[in-house]
This record gives sequence, structure tokens and C-alpha cells, in this order.
Amino acid sequence: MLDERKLSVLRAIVEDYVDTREPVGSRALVDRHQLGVSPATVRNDMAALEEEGFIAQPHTSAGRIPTDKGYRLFVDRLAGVQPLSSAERRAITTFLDGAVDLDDVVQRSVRMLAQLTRQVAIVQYPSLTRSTVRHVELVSLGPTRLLLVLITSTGRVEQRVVETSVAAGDALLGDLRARINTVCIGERLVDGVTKLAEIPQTFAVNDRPVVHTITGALMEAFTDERSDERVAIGGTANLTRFGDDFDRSIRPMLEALEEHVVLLQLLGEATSPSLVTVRIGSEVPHEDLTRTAIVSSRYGSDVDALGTLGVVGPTRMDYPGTMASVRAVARYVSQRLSDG
Amino acid sequence: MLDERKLSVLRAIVEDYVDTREPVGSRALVDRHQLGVSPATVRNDMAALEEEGFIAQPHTSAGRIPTDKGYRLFVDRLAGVQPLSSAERRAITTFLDGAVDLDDVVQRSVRMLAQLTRQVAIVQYPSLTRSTVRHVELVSLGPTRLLLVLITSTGRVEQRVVETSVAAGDALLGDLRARINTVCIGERLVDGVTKLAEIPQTFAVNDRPVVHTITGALMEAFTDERSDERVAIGGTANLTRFGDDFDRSIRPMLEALEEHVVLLQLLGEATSPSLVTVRIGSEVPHEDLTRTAIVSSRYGSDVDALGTLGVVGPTRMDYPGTMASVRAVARYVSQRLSDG
DNA sequence: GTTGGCACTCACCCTGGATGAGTGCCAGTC
DNA sequence: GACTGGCACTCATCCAGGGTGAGTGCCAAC
Repeated sequence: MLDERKLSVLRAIVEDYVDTREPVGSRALVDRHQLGVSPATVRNDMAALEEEGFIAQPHTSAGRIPTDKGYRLFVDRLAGVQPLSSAERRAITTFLDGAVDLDDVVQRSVRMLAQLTRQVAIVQYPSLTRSTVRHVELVSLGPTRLLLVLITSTGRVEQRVVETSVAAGDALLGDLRARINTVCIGERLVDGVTKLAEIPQTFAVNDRPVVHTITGALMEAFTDERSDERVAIGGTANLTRFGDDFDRSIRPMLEALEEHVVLLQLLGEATSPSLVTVRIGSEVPHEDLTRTAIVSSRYGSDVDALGTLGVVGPTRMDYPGTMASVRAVARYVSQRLSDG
Repeated sequence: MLDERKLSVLRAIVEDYVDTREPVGSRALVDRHQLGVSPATVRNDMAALEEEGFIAQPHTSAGRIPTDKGYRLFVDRLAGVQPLSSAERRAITTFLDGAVDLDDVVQRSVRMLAQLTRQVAIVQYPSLTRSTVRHVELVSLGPTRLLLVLITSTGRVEQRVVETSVAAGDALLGDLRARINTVCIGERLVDGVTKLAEIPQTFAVNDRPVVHTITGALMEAFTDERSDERVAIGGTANLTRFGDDFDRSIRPMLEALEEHVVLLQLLGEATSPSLVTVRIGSEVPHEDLTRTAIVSSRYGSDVDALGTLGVVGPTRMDYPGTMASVRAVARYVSQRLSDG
């Protein structure tokens, strides 16, 4: 039903449309590509492709543009993997190597991704619950006031202030600090919680209430879901590059991008690391973004994803290039965060 | 030269133009305001105001719009201070009280400000160098690897990884940690640096190189200027509300907003806390933002500003309302950060 | 100093015809 | 049966031209 040449025609249409932003006609197609057939033949193929729903006409006397279904086929079957240039690889490495801490890594990744793809980039901060504990610190702020500091292997720092009903002595605090760290360091936060729960029992009955308050607050910090919701966004100026009629819909798109929770849903459904997920137009589960495509990838180790990153752009985007960039940055971030 | 009525006319023009986004003519003016004179008289006043450069005509047969100079006069002399409604005050307090840590305070402030003013909001993270030290922690990551953690009174956390040439024993580290904290806690970071510089001499000669490496890295963290450059932005979707011809210039504006360093320059010139600074159109020292106005205020104690926050909007904005919102949020943030 | 009247300007809107890219269909060719 | 050239048709886009009306500046009168 879809022979080789029809697929070539579809590929050519996608490529030209991505390039020129204009509906592509049969004549232009044979001029720009070596299809070896006449415009009339291409027209027949186009009619067939339209019949199948892969391309459409904006209006009667215009050329064709790919539909979401067309892009989908293009991505699944036609897009060759286009590796990054070595210059681009170098740029990623040198720019991101300059980061001094986690915030910096995330910020720079967003910038890099936005610049490489010339689209809106989104990077989720590494999930807290799936990170491992590097260190827990208890800082006394006053007799009954305590600052809890949690440092994860990915470099995230979380803090909480706790009020205890009675003062906790320095000796007790030191003891507790040591106990917590021996038990938790290297554990994933989800696992650390169960370890923390057992700690109070190992203390003298008198001390248990205070210890319980502290470990309780720490357990809360370990499992705070809100902390998993942090994202960084960059390259919003590229929204305007979408062009033409898209400018009208910038508003809702910007609004959607500010709704970080929504974004995370969109990104969250990406599959395993090293795989790049593409969602196109109507496949995007958000009303205001049905005219966009989302290219995303998880980062982290293969067994345990830490977070997701990706870009949002017009369905008319350079899929092979974008996918390559997203994959490259995801790989870099994975590696960077795994060895601290 | 500018009698009372001419000023009223200017005020009326500004208010109507802000309201309707359209050049305002003499008839509309007398209809909407109780000026007590006829359109013809208003026309004479308008001619005088135009002569002085406070208003202008987009084209011959159109109404008048205020110039930057006109807005300036409006802000300086005509804008009554418009206090926030008690509902708005409550909204600010309850929403911001829910913040759990510094990141949260900043994020929520940005959102609040963007929502109140319906414009693009910018909040600078509290300056590191002007904050005071709450706690310094040394975490051993390996025999010669150390994680330095600095926590400030505003809740900022900075971290650095240091490699030492020789291993630092636990006793030494404990000693050093205690020494650093006794000396630095409560000090502003700028002052802490000088205190840190004296620490190595108080240690045994053998230990000095290691101690020196550590305090050196810490001093660097204390004075890292890049850390002062963090800002949060929100409400970019409101850019599209600028309307009309502004939509064209969204691109450069978004780009300017992504250049955080530039933003800080713009904000940085704000004066003391509790005062609100307004820069209008050509007064804004950035090429791509000459069609915008910036309303900003410092936050922090009166003697020592910690950072700046504000909004960027079209010169055609509700100055009294915006100034009130900016002042209110700045006050809240000042108070919130001063008592941790 | 203020007002009503009046001529004038000019952006904006609507209309209608010309233009041309692109299509679908069909008869003819390999 | 697949491909091709020719041809009539469609329709968005562009451009010119006339009408409309908001708003002004000026002037004479109050």
C-alpha cells in the first residue's frame, strides 16, 4: 500500500516543509530531490498519502504539509540517526564541564540544549527520592531549634528547620548524627526512610521523643514529593521562532511552560535512559500543546532514572537533529551526576 | 507653564491610555472625566502638553499617547499611592508563608508578583556576599576529598568539592570545623573571609598546608561573584499581554530576560529598601527594552540590601498599582529573610 | 480664557480584479 | 499497469482605489 517511493515522497515533504515552513508542491519536490519521476506521478503518490492521512492540504490550491501521523511515520521509519558533529560534542563537554555545582549543571544543560536545538529546553532536577544519601548534618540554631541538612550524591541539598519540645544536648546530637549517617549514607532516600524509622528505638527511652521528632522531620524531607517537581526552563525566546500562525498561540504555550507540574507529567512518561521519546502533536497530553512536539529522554543510570530532560518545539522540527542533541545531553548529564 | 488643569489632562490621558491601549482624543477625555471644560479647551491644553513633549500623536489624525517624559511626570507628581486591598495583602502573606525553604520563597515571590501585576516578575536571590554565615560543614567524601557546605542566614546553601594533597584526619577536621564556625557564624561573608584568612596560622605547622587548602576554597566560595547572579523569572506569558505591536518585539525581550546578567544590571541600580524605583522607556539602559518600564525595589534590612526584585512591563502600565505590589512583596521578602 | 463650528488629514476597512502556485483529471505513451 | 504531459479549475495572496470617521488645528465669537 505504501511502496518505497511513496515513503520517499513523504520523507521529502517532511524535510522540505521543515526547511521552508511552506506547503510543498509536486513541482518543487521533484526539483529539490532526485525522485526520478515527474510531478504528475508525485501528485498521484501525494493523493495516496493524503488518502492514508499522512499529509494534508491547508487549502485547495496549496501544497501539502505533513500531518501528525505523517511525522510519526517519518520519525519511526524514515529518520536516519544523525550523529552530532564533533564540534557540537566538544561544545557540550567543555561547556558543561565548567559547572561547579548541581544548579550549575542543570542551568548549563538547559542553555546548551536550547542552543543546540534552537527550541525550548526543559531539564528536571534529579529526583530526590531516587538519589542516594551522601551526608546528613544536624546544625543547632538554638536550644530547641535545629537545622537539618541533607546532601545527596547528585549534589542536591535539602534543608528543614525543626523545633524540638525539649533541648537536645550536644552529645546526643553528635551521637544521633553519627548513627544517621552510618545507617543512611549510600542508601537511596526511599530506603533510607525505613532505616531512619528504626533509629529511635536504639536510644535511651528518655531521649526517644526528641530523636523521634528529628528523624520524623528527616523522613519527611526524604520523601517530600514537592522536591521532585523542580525543573529549569530555557530558550523560551525560541518560541517566537516557531513562526507565522504560531505566534498567536505563544500565550497559552508560555502559560503551559510555567506550569511546572504539567511539564513534569509530559516529560515523566519518557521511557528508559539512552532511549529518546518523541511525542507529536495530538499525542501530547496537554490541550495547549497539541501543536507542538516533545522530544525527551531520561537521564541517570540504566537501572535507575534520576530525571528527565527534553525540548518542546513545533511539530515542524528537525527530528533527527533534535533527537541526537537530546540524547547527547542526557548522556552527559547521566555521566556527570553519577560520579558527583 | 503647566497649570493644574493641564496636569489633570495629562493624568487623564495616561489613565485612559493605560486602560484602553488606544490613543485618547479630546472628546473621549471630557466624556470619561469631569474636567468641566469643553473638548476644544482640552485640545488647547493638549497642544501645550505636546509642545512640552509630554504627549505625542502616533499620526496626524489620531489621539494622543503619553511619551516617556509624560509617564515620568505622571509617576513623579501625579500618581497617588494606591494601597493594596486587604484581600491582596492576605493573599501575599498566606501564599508566601507556605514556603519551606529559600528556593521556595523566591519561586513563590516571583509567582505572586507576576500574578499581582500581571507582568513579568524578576526576583534576585539574596546576595551571598552580603548574607551572614549560619553554619559551615566539612564532609569527608574520601581520604583526600572533602565537601564544603556553607549555609547562610537567608537559607542559601553553597557547596564545593576540594581535593587535598594529603589526607586530613578526623580530629583535624573536627577541630577545623569547630574553629571555622566559632569564628564565622553571624559574620557577613565579606567579613568572614578575613577571619578565615587568619585560621591556618593557629594550627600546627604540619597541618597548615591542608588547612590552608580548605580555608582557601572556602574563601573562594564566600566571595564567588557568580553566586550573586542568580535570579528567578516568572510570568513571561504576560509579555503577550503587552499587546498589538508589542508582539513583534517579544523575541528580543525574551532574549533579554534570559540574559540574567543583564537583568541584574537593570535591577541592581535600584536604591534603598522601602523605596520603589521606576525606570521608563528610554531610561532603561538596555537596547531591547527601551519600550518597557521597570519597577523595582531592594529587599533586605534598611542598612544592608540583600537583593532586588521587580517587574518589567510595557511603559503603558498601571504605575500606582504596580509600585504598590512591588513594595508589598519586597517588604514581605525582607521580613521573611531577616528572621530565617 | 473658553467655546462652537468647520475644513482638513489620514489610518483603517472594504471591495474587486489580477496573479500564480498548485491541484485533479484525462488521454496518450512506454 | 504505471508513468507522463496537458489543461481546466480553485483559491489564497497582493494591490489599488474609494468611502468612512475619528481626531485635529484654526478661527471667530462669547
